[in-house]
Amino acid sequence: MSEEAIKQAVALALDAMGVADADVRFEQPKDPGHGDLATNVALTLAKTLRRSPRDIAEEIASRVDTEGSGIESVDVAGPGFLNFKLSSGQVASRLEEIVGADADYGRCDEGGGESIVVEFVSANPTGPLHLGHGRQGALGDAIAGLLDWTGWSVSREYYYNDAGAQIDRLAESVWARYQQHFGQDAAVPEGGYQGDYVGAIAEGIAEEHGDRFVGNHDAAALEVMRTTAVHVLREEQDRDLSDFRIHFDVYFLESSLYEDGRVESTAEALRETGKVFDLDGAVWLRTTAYGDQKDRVMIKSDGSPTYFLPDVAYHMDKWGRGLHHAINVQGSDHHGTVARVQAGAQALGLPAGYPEYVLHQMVRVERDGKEVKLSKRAGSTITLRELMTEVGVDVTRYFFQMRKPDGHLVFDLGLALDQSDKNPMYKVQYAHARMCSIFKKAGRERASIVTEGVDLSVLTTEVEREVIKALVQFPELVRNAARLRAPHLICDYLEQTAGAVNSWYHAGNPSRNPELAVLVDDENLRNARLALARSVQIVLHNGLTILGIEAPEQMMREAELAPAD
RNA sequence: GCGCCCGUAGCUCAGUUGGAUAGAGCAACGGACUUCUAAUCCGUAGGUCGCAGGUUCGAAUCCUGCCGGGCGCGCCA
Repeated sequence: MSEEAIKQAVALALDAMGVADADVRFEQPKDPGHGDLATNVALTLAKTLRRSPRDIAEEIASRVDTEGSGIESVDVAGPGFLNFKLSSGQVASRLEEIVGADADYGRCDEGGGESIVVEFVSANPTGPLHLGHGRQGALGDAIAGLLDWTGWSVSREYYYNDAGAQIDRLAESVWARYQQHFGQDAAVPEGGYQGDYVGAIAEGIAEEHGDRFVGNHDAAALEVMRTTAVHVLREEQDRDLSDFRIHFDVYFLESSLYEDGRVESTAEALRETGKVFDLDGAVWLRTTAYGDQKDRVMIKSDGSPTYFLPDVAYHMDKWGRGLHHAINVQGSDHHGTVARVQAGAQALGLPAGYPEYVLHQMVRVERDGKEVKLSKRAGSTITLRELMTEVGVDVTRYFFQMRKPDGHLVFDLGLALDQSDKNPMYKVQYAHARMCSIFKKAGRERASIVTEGVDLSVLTTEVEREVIKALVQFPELVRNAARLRAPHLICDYLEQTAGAVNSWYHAGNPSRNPELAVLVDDENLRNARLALARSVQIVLHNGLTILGIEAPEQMMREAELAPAD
């Protein structure tokens, strides 16, 4: 509202200068010395007005009415920027919105309640979840959180590739280990699964069924291997995800698309588009007609479909369920699939660009600058379970979220294990807990801290202004992060804000500067600072909530956890 | 060879879609701290934004071409 006043005042000034249609854009300067709000109109108008930018800026400044608009000063700076400084009362009054909105501060209704589905993790049930799934889980869940906060009706979905060649290989792998268990000579096939968990599944089958499948390689035997393995691994994955605090609304089974004939009907529908052709005994879709680099095989020469066909069927199903906005989070090693799935959907009449993809790159865990691979169980990379057991769920989630999806992620185990302020996740949680401890010290329930009847204009120190300015940026930041599908912007913001908050908090250390402490004797000043602390607590809490990370009221030192095997 | 992504401080990374002196966090260096609102605080230093052109008042950001790295490239998923 105070900003509105400035914008209006500038508009009026420009009107008087005969350039009412100018595109005036404001921004919050990074440098506090540049005031609270700045605009570069004078620079953009220089050409059309044929006057020097500074000259134009001076005229605007002189025409802006500062009376009663809450503007403390207007300055012309640099090549012709106009910098506005608001009165401290105007700045502090923004706290009223924050305290008023409380747990909803930062929400908006940009999505208008429309449905959107975020599909992520979608691991094949062929082994334990590893690091990449962890990153994808944390990322997808945070994107879903952002969409929820910006007014979308979000559902989280998991697509189980429980059909097809990789599951057959799993069954063969279990079968081989089962034979080995009974002393038979059998080897896990080429491209099979080697991890210890395969042997464990085989032993489970041996316990339940005895030796009745020894030397027996018929369909029924393999079916037992297959269903048992899928069942066991799905349960394990579900447990891992649940402990990682990720919950899905819909689990979609690829096998269901075969069972109800939709893979075939999708193939039929694609044929009818005339974009299908036969070559070398296989059936192809002319995906190049929709911007793909190459045409793709949809039915192999042996008559079985490639994964691509059920994938298209699956997205037709999504659309049919009324989910006209869909985001798929995937590893960037799958980026080749993007164009072809979109092409298939488009061929069947869906809009170009459906579904939307967020691709993320791989994760590398390092300790002291060296790569760590500590999983025996999975046979190769570290599992999600191992990582979250070692450093905790909150840290794991945060570290996966704090980098933009593109580009590799280096997970620094040393930093993750550090429970001091150096660890960015703890830094944010500490700042939150410190605010809560002030409330406790003051003997105040959170809800009793209000802005009504408090003169907030007493919040005049530079640090206080900085903190307030950081806080009021939160809603716009959330909107932006949601649009860009970029949770890391939230992390970045929380760290910056926590930094400002910690400075404020430490500056008011009673042993050093008792007059800067929150709990001063002056009642109004104390209430104003409590309102600020409360606002900080709300923003940090809400930011962490979007990311699916806890906002503790009190920090506890966790006991040393035994490292995972 | 073609396509997508990445290249910013010693390390890990931001940079709000073209703005002012390019920012954080680790690490480094220098101080403060018998103490509580504390599993510290304040400060310093550190940069040809991969390279070269171009666009314009203005480029880390947009365009073109190179260099380097990751991933993917007709019947694996």
